[in-house]
Amino acid sequence: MDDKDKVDQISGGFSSDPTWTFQGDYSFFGSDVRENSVLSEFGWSFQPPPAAFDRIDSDVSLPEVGVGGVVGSDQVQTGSVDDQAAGDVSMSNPMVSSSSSEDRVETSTASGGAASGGKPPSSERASKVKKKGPKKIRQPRFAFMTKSEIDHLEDGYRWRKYGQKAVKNSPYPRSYYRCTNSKCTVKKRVERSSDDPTIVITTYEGQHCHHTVGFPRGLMTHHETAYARQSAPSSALQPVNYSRPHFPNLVDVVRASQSRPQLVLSNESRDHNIPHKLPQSSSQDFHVDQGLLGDIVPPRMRNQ
DNA sequence: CGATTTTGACCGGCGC
DNA sequence: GCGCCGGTCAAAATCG
Repeated sequence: MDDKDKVDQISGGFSSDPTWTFQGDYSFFGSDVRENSVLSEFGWSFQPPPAAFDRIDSDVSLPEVGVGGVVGSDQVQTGSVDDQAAGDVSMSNPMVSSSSSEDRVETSTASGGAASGGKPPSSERASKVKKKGPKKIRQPRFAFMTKSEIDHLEDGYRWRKYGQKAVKNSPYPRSYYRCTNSKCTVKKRVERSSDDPTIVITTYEGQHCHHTVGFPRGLMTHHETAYARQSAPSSALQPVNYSRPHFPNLVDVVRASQSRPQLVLSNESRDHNIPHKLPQSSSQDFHVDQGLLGDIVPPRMRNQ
C-alpha cells in the first residue's frame, strides 16, 4: 500500500539520520539491554541515567523525549511534578508527558459512577454522590514516539475513542482511546508532536488483561525473535520483554509512570500494515501473552 | 442495528 | 475563589 511505502521512506531516512541522538538510560523494556546492545548499531549515543530515574513511581511524570536531538535527561521532572507540567506543551522539545489528574476514572465507573468528568443529566448528576474514595492508583504508563503519518497505529488491540482535545500550543489534537474489552481498563492517548508532525506520541496507561485481538502472533514472535537476536546480547537478557511493539517507526519508548525512560528503536517498518483480523496463532508465543503492554511492561510492574 | 466516532459540556486539580 | 487545563462523559452522528 501507499502507506507502507511512505512509512518505509520515513523509516529509512530516520534510521540513517545521524542527527538522531538519544540520551539517557534506556533499559530495554526493563531488561538490562542497553545502549550498547540495542543502539550502537544505529549509532546513537547515550548518557548515564539521571539519578532521578532510579525510583519507580507512578506519580512521576515523563521525562522529555527529544526527537531529532536529545532526550532531555537534564530536564527530567520528578516526584510531584504532575499534570500541570505534563500538560505543559510549551516545552521546547516534543515530549511525552503523562501522569496526571486523569487518573480518576475507571474505578469510579465500576463503583457507582462518581466519575469526575462527563456530563450526566443534571438530575442524575445531582444524585450522583461523589465518593471520594482512596486516592486513585495510577496505572503504569508508557509513551511511545513513533514516526508515522498515521495517528492511530495498529498495535493488535481494539480501541474505542472516547475523547479528543486540543492540545495547548499545538495544532494537533490529542485523542483518547480506551480498550474495547470491557474488562480491560487500558487507555491510550495519541497526539502528534507539534515540533515534528511526523512523530506520533502514544501513551499507554494500564495493562491489558487479555490477548491482542486478532494480532498475527506468529508473525510477532518471528519479529521479536529476530529483533532480540540482533539487538541484544543474549547473556544480558532476561527471557522476556525486549520485544518491540508493532509500531513501524518507533522512535522511543518511555515508561511514563516510572522514572526511568525506556527506549526502543526501530529502523524498519515492514510490519506496519498489520491485517486487522488475522486468526490468532496458537504458536508458542508466550512472550506476548499480555499483548503489547505485556511486551513493554517489565515483569516487576505486572503485579502491581 | 450494533459499534465506533464526534463533539460540547462537565469535573477536578492546580496555580494565582 | 476563580480561571485554566487535562481528562472524561454521553448524546448524536456516522460507519460497516
